[in-house]
Amino acid sequence: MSVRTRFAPSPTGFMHVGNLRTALYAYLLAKSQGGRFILRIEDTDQARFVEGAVDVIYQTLARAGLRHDEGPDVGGDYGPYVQSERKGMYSEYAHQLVASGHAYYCFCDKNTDEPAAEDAAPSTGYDGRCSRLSEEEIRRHLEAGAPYVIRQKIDREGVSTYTDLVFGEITIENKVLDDQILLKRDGMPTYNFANVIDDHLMGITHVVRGAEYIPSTPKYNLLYRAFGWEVPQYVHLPLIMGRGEDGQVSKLSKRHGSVSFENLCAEGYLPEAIVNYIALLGWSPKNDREIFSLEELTGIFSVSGLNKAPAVFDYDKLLWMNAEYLKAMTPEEFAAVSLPFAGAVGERFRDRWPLIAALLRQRTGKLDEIPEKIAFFGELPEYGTDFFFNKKSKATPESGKAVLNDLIPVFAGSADWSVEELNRIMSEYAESAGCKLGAVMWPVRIAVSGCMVTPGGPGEIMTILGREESLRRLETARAKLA
RNA sequence: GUCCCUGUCGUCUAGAGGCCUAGGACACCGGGUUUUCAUCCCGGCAACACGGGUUCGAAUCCCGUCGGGGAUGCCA
Repeated sequence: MSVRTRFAPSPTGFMHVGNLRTALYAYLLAKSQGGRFILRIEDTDQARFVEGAVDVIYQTLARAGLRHDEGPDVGGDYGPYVQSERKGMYSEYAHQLVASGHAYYCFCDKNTDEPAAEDAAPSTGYDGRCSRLSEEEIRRHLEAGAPYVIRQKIDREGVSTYTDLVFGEITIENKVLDDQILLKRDGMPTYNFANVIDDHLMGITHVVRGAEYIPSTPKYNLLYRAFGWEVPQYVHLPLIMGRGEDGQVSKLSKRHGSVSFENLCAEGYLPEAIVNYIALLGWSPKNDREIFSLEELTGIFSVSGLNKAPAVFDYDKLLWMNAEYLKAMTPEEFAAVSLPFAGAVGERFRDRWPLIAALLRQRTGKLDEIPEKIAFFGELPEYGTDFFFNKKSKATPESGKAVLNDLIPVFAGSADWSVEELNRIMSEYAESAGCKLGAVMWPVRIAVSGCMVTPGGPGEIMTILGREESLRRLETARAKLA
């Protein structure tokens, strides 16, 4: 049978990287076996409905390159692919379970099973009182139109064991399984129920999801068996952890800040780099290679490379990987991808952007670093004469003054304003003056940029700035040193 | 509290009884190249949580302890 996996996010408005990684592995598992990858929207929690959230899911998947074969937007033979549109089905199946004795009506108030006090021993779940209601009582409640939920009836004797493809055999004592709610008061199914129904109906062969579901999986298995359905294969994924401000690690979530795919992209991390990075968070190709395209990952993915222990999300490594992707781009690609991050200066130097981009490509970790690096092109920053000191180049304000006095007329008289020519002028001067090239370039750099650190050298900067602006800045510096 | 999972450098990991005086990558620290910074080279620091077994031999198997995480929702 061919593999079918699904990604079943809730439309909450953003795509957390942990979720994206789950989607990635589900995609990889299916695609590495020539199977199909399905997108299903789990919007059973109406209170959490967020406008436009489904589009965020489509966009994220598209940008990450995870093309789904079936889903609300692309169709398929197992639709509808949005749970709220399947509402009626769940109710039918739930009542079927009531009829077969695997579930029961519960008329309890929402609060009856909550612990009396916060510091009391945590509740061990619903006490099952409604499962003991007589037929007569049930009928009376129903006829009176009393609101109800449907709960799964669980026999708490013995243990349940199942096999997970990454964690191996898992055994849970049935006494910790509680009579979970299948159908909510509003008629919507809970995640726990809708998941089982849909995974079965959609022919999902491998359920790929976070490890937080490990303890509740026996309850799902009971449901499959109650219906006489085949239990799917399970692939539980180790959780991604984040380090909070207190230094403690915990499940990576909103609490730890902006670790959504969208935010990362907005900071200037490339989608390909993010995908590559998260693929390696909890999975290993079992060799030393680290850079993989999605297609390459598809070719080598195997569940045997999945790790069991939680992994900590590391921005440093992501940043490094992003820089690797940036450096691997062609100058044209980099120019295109960097311009949107360049702000006002980028707009102003649009015609010369390829020149600036060329200087930036080898020294950018993430794209949002760019505005700061190029601000001096737009406006000469304030700087003091102490900037002309540089030990390594043997430069001082005095030497700088001499260099500028000698060089400004030469620059001004040059008909050619190319990088090659400007650099030739400086080299020639250094040679004739018998000093280090750095001693010449340092003051020129300071003069034209007002910065000690710049992308590119003075020749490149002057070319980008143009003759007029360059000479104006050189004069400004000369006046400063006079 | 109870239950489940997990435990190799700070972080991501390789390692599936001898190939391990434990390999790679990020970060960090040195050095070199370079017109600044960076890139790029070269080098360094740094781990098998602990205690018992099993075995000729354990990072690898078993048990316990401790640590970490998760579950315990009419959220998913």
